[in-house]
Amino acid sequence: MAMTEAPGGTKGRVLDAALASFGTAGYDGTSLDALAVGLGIRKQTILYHFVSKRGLLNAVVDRCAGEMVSALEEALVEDQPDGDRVEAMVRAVFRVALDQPVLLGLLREVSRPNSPGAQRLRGHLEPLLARARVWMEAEMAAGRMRRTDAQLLLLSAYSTVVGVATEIEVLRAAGVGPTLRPVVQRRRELLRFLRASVDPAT
Amino acid sequence: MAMTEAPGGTKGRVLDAALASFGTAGYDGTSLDALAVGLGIRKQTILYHFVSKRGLLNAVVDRCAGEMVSALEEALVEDQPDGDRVEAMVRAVFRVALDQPVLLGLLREVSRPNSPGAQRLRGHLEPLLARARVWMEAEMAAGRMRRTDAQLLLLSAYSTVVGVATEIEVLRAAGVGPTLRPVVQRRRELLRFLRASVDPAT
DNA sequence: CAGGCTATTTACCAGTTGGTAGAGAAGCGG
DNA sequence: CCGCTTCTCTACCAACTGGTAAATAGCCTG
Repeated sequence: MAMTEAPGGTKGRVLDAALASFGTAGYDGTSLDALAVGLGIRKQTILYHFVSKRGLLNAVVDRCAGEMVSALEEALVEDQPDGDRVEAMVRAVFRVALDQPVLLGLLREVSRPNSPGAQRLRGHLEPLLARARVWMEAEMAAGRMRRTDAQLLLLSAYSTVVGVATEIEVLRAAGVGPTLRPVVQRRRELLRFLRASVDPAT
Repeated sequence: MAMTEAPGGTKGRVLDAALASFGTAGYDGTSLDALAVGLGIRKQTILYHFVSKRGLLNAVVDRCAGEMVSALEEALVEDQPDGDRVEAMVRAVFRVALDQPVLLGLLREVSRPNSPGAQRLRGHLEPLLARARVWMEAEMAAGRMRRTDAQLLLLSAYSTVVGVATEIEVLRAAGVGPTLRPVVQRRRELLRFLRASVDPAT
């Protein structure tokens, strides 16, 4: 009977490699053959576990979106009474970006409009966004947040955060070194931005 | 003798179509055959004008980078004595983003690390960046700008601006409507951000 | 009209793509 | 030992990939 697959099993290894390849080379730039060779297996083994290339992408997106969402939810649950939830979320995203930068690569790849998997990603993130929207509107009503279009601000924050986090990869590629300093500085400035966007005093 | 090719000629039409395809489907997601069919010509005609697919990408990048750079330089030349140059540049980028959104798509595609054409794009933008860096350091020395790593801030601003501009496409895809309002609002918030990043008082 | 140049075509190709069909192999309960 | 399931393999394939070679048509100049 189905033995639920050890995490280090073939299926898991394929998922890891696919994540890395999709994130760096893109979906079209990834070939099942190359993936298989890199893993020392045959392409047909991949197609056995995931029915098609598209299925593989879906599985990768599902796993990553799951990790992302639970990381965010975890950051939200430790609700410091009024401690900046925004900051907690940003920190969570940056932690993910540092721990597994490939994930950000996939996020970038998959968040391109009309990209395969974009819709699926949205499906995963939608409930989270809805919750955030509700929360923000409450904050606005309570005067703790500047009145503005909630959905627009969220999208804006999302794209900024992802952009910033993605940039880590760019920096690394540009040889700016894997130092932590720029990242921290960047995060500080981003938080400043988000606060400014949100501050009712402004 | 070389008649310098009318702008509406085959070569130009190929460039337009290639820009659109590279920007939306990506480099790997674009096939010369499909491109040719879309134009009602044969693939080999494309390969006649641009030696290879890579050559086509280079040509597209060259043209777009040229447009981008001259748009930015134009924005810089009208130097209102102390009128915010930053604002002028942001406005220029947004104008481009609105006039020809496909261009932003390409920029996004090509600014992925390890992407073909990334290096070429950097080559085009480098001198502009160098000038900006020098200017910023002068501003900092004069106390008109908060002291910070100029290169880092520039990269940050670049990725943010592009991210925001790209988002226009995302919004359009999400069906948020082609209204101008969100874009304007977005630009306003972006400017606020950049000012906050730069303000020496903070 | 001949000759050369540019532009576009037809014909073709080798390599790669994602995907199908089916054969072993390994483990396990009866 | 048998049959069942899960997994991985070998063997293929049709479609498409970017690219080469060569033929053809139009146009200008001499």
